Amino acid sequence: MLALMTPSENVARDTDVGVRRPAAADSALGSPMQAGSLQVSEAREDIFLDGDDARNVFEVLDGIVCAYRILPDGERHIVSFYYPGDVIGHCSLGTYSYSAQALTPVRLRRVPRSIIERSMAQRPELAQRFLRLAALELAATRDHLVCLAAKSAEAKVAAFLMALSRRNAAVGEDPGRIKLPMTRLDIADYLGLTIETVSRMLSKFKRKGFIDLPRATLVVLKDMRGLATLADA
Amino acid sequence: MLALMTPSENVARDTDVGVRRPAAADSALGSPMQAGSLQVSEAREDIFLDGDDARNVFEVLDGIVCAYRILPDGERHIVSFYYPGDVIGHCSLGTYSYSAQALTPVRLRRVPRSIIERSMAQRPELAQRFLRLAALELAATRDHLVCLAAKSAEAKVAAFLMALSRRNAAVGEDPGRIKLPMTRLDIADYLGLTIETVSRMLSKFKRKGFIDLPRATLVVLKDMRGLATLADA
DNA sequence: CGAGTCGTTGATTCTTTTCAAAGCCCGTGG
DNA sequence: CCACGGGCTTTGAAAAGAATCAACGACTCG
Repeated sequence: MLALMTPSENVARDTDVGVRRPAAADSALGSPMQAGSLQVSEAREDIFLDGDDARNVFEVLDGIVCAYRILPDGERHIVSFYYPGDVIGHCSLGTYSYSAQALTPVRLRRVPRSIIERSMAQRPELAQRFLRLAALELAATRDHLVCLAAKSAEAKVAAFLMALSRRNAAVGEDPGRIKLPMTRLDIADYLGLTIETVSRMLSKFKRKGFIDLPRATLVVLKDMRGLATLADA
Repeated sequence: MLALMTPSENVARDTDVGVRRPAAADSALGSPMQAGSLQVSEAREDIFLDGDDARNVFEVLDGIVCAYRILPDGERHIVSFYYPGDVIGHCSLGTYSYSAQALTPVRLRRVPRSIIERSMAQRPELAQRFLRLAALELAATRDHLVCLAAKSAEAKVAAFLMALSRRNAAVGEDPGRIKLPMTRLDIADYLGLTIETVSRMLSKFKRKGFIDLPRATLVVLKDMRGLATLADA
């Protein structure tokens, strides 16, 4: 899950939870997750809906997924983005409290919660692992929350880019070259802004020399230090 | 922890996690938490700080605690409020990722994490319990996040009042009479607004007949339905 | 009773949204 | 191969919302 603030726990997460590795023999969750079946979804296809019985836990193998909620007034808000290696729905109660949708074509490992719960009852260390996963997700959600509550549009967009850059670094990709698999609307719904504002901020960053924008879906960071400063303000 | 949106899980939480009951014989976390020692803190006293080793878990017995973070630019943001029966720090990693402060004089049960982890290793059902607690806190945090991201100042303040009202109902207090143990600044820092805006919204609600404000620290709800509508918009 | 903190209210400024229109990219079909 | 169409993105101008700056009022604690 994408964390918008300091990378305090990202390193641990990389080694421990298992962000995608070149030839990963092991699932992010170890043996119980091996039991799962493969699910393939197309872009913009819903994986589950807010209110559904929380029957499965998913691990993203390929592609990108978002968790979102539709508010009473019809607005959509994206709560988080999930990348390969991330686990979705491990921390649900009886029903999912948000919907999940593929943003790109995705491959998922789907594991029934019943299996996970059974394994957990037998192996306490597994429960600890899930607890840690929950703590990480909670920390990331708090980061995002703080970012949304206290920051200007400029800082939000800068923080978003920096988060993606950090993520790239964590999985061994180029931290200076950010692919945006999501649309401006997705970004806006994630940051609590409008598409116009997101677009304007990106244009401003480009005008000021912080980034390059060869295509709408590709951001090249030219002054990471400068962007990081904006993100903090 | 205070949830700003639909009361989807609050009922379960009341019975399961154990919000304060008249003569509670049992701790919210059952026997392992019984091992803890009592801690008393004064108003505005910090209980732990962002970055401290996460050595203890706390259960609020009396009074109110907030979790907050100081942003790089010096701004404070309050992530959540904790009421009697709530548990703080159960979902930490190596160090706390936020600070906790008493808003009123508080009594806390303090339990070393080492003890909890030891119990958990022996009793899997305990781990499940903590996992559930984490899921509840995550859900509440997401609710708050969505509220912050997508709502107007008016809706945020209305949602805040409704959340407090629901909490009152859940613990058997009058849902129409809300005591505000926190200052306007606390509320503002929680909702991502300024104190002036919070004050103005409360004045507006009063002027329009939705609430009464006999004292700054007491809100009487006169039109809950109406407020709920505002909160959704 | 006085000082100081907290809360309210008003006027102004700034940011972001809203409304509107034009540009760009990409796939489709002629 | 090129023209066309549709969705996504960018940009501009106007309007709305919240923050800021400033002053006043109310309550609490010595």
